Amino acid sequence: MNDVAKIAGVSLKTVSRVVNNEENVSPLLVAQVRSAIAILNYSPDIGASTLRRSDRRTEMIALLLKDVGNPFFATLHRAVDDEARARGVQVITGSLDECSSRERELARAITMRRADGLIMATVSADQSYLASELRVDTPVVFVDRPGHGFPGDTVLATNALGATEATRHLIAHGHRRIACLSDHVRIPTAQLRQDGYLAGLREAGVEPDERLILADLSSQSVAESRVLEMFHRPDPPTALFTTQNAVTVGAVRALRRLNLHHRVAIVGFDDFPLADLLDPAITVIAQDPATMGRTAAQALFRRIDGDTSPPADHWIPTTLIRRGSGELPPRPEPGL
Amino acid sequence: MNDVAKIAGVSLKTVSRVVNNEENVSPLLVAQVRSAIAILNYSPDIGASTLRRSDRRTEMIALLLKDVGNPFFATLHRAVDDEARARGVQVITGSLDECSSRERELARAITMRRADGLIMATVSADQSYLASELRVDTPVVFVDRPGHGFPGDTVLATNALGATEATRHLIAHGHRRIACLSDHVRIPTAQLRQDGYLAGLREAGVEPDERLILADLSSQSVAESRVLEMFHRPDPPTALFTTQNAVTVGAVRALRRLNLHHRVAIVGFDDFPLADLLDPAITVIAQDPATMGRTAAQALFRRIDGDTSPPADHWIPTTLIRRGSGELPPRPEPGL
DNA sequence: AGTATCCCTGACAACGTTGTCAAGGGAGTG
DNA sequence: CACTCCCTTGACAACGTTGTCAGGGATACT
Repeated sequence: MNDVAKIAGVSLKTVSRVVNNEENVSPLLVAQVRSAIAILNYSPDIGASTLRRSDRRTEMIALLLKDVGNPFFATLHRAVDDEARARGVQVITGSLDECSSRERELARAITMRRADGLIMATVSADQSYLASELRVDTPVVFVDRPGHGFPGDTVLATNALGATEATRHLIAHGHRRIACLSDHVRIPTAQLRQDGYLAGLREAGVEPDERLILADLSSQSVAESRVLEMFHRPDPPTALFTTQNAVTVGAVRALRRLNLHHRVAIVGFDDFPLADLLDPAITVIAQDPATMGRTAAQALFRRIDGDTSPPADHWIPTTLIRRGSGELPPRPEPGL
Repeated sequence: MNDVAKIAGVSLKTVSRVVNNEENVSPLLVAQVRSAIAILNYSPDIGASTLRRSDRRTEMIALLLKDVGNPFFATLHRAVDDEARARGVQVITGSLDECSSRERELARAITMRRADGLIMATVSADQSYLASELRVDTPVVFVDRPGHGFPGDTVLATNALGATEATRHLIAHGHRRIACLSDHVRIPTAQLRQDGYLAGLREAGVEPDERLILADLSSQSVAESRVLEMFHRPDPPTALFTTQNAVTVGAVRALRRLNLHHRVAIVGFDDFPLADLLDPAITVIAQDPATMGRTAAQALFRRIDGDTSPPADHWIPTTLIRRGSGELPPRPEPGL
């Protein structure tokens, strides 16, 4: 910028004015500065600018998710990206897996980078550390999973309601022995969906059966093998409710291997590509990750713009999509 | 940092030394400074640090992709993320769609942020603008798609070879009328895969038929409808080679609607989740996006660390995965 | 004509940090 | 004891930018 000023024959400050499109600079000088900028290939340094500016905006926000490679979160990320681009803001991403130390570690990194705001899908049980870790006035929006111990807007799918709807749907098709297959129940979404399932059973006066409730299905393959086991025990379920994508696919694989995929009903939480091309096509409670991402980003930017109203909860509705697998009637078990 | 120095009763510089874990600071002062840091919840400002440091590292790299929400690129992103985290580097992402103005726009934004390096899947035909846009010595790695007019390491799948292998595979199963279905051929990967297909035909002495080569299938639904059309014309193909994920799925949908999915063979370029659960399961030329991302990140960090050897090309091999759809024999067309 | 007002411009300090350099003090050497 | 060397510490400038303020010239008003 110094060089630009020299070449253009003006002061540093005037270059700054031109770069920032301030008013009240004579057109002549603007032209001189612009041509000097072109000659030197000058590019302003946002970092230095941020340092000196009074609002201290970095024009960066952070997005911390379980895994940026996971389709659900990748779609959510894309929606955040679009909102950010519209404002000329860059997005820093980070994958937490299910590792709470990484959550803290990345929160620290974000703080050191002075991001303007943070959108996160929490992994650890408590976010009160943010109070000391984060700069004051850095807004936080929790997405997909709620935050605890730190205030922030929250964007959640209607997890419990959706799960209840799935259960109700299976009950309406005559099922009574409905299994519930979850990931680790310390993950809030998994817990809520299991709660919704129990509420659905209760509503219909069906007594839950502990043996039909499997948790800690942390991957497709674990889900597959545990479902296989379940069907080798007496009195297996006539329908499955799976609380997550990977679990759904694992269960579908198991049913195929048992050749039960046309005899045992299944409803999965969260839609996935090609669910409609399977045989039978898979009935799901679809979430709307794009809307979740968009809503979270919009909420964050409102806060960044100075909105100080109390933290709000945004509920993004889920949708039951009937495709076949969830409409299979219960059938007497033919034995294996 | 000033406040920390005051509370600890030491100079600014000593605080800086403690924060950066420099040697030759007395343990006593280290303890005082650390406690002052704890009291004040002090967090160093990377931006200011970057500004003053002699190496000017921001510890940020940029990753520009077609779409961070697309499963292929999301997986690639995740691999880059992992490599970056291992070095304590943050990743800034951006989605380009197929819009070349956005490519330039984001390249500018990256420059203003002084990222240490750039990994990009190009969208426009020419990257010579980077010479003036980018800071000198900012390394660039091209991934999935080659760069033109600007030097940089390149990480590409064996697009042509993979496509030839797919074509060869179909020919080995008796097919002669093999259609090639592509996205826009101005996308380098699409063009290369089409070239590979033509090479495969040539190898076997099969004359290409213009009517069997469809391009500009820019989405699943476009692909689906164009395939439907193709099968309503005389002398349709007995096998399909699709050069991209979305096109593959669109073609599968079309074959289903025509009830030809067990009569017409199909091999797709790029694997996708659940390809093995469809009926028939889909034979693909699998790419390895995780390896591509890892390789690109490693190459970038080597450059950032000062490697100045000439730009290298990294070829990430593709793999033919036989699942059924690619092994169907040609059948006489029963008429529609 | 005198004065108030506005527009334009530049000098200077400051943002939070680190590189450079010099100085003080203790230990080791001849 | 004098000397050198190394360890420890701090003063100061600088990184690239913008906020603040003041000054000069032109215009508009009394």
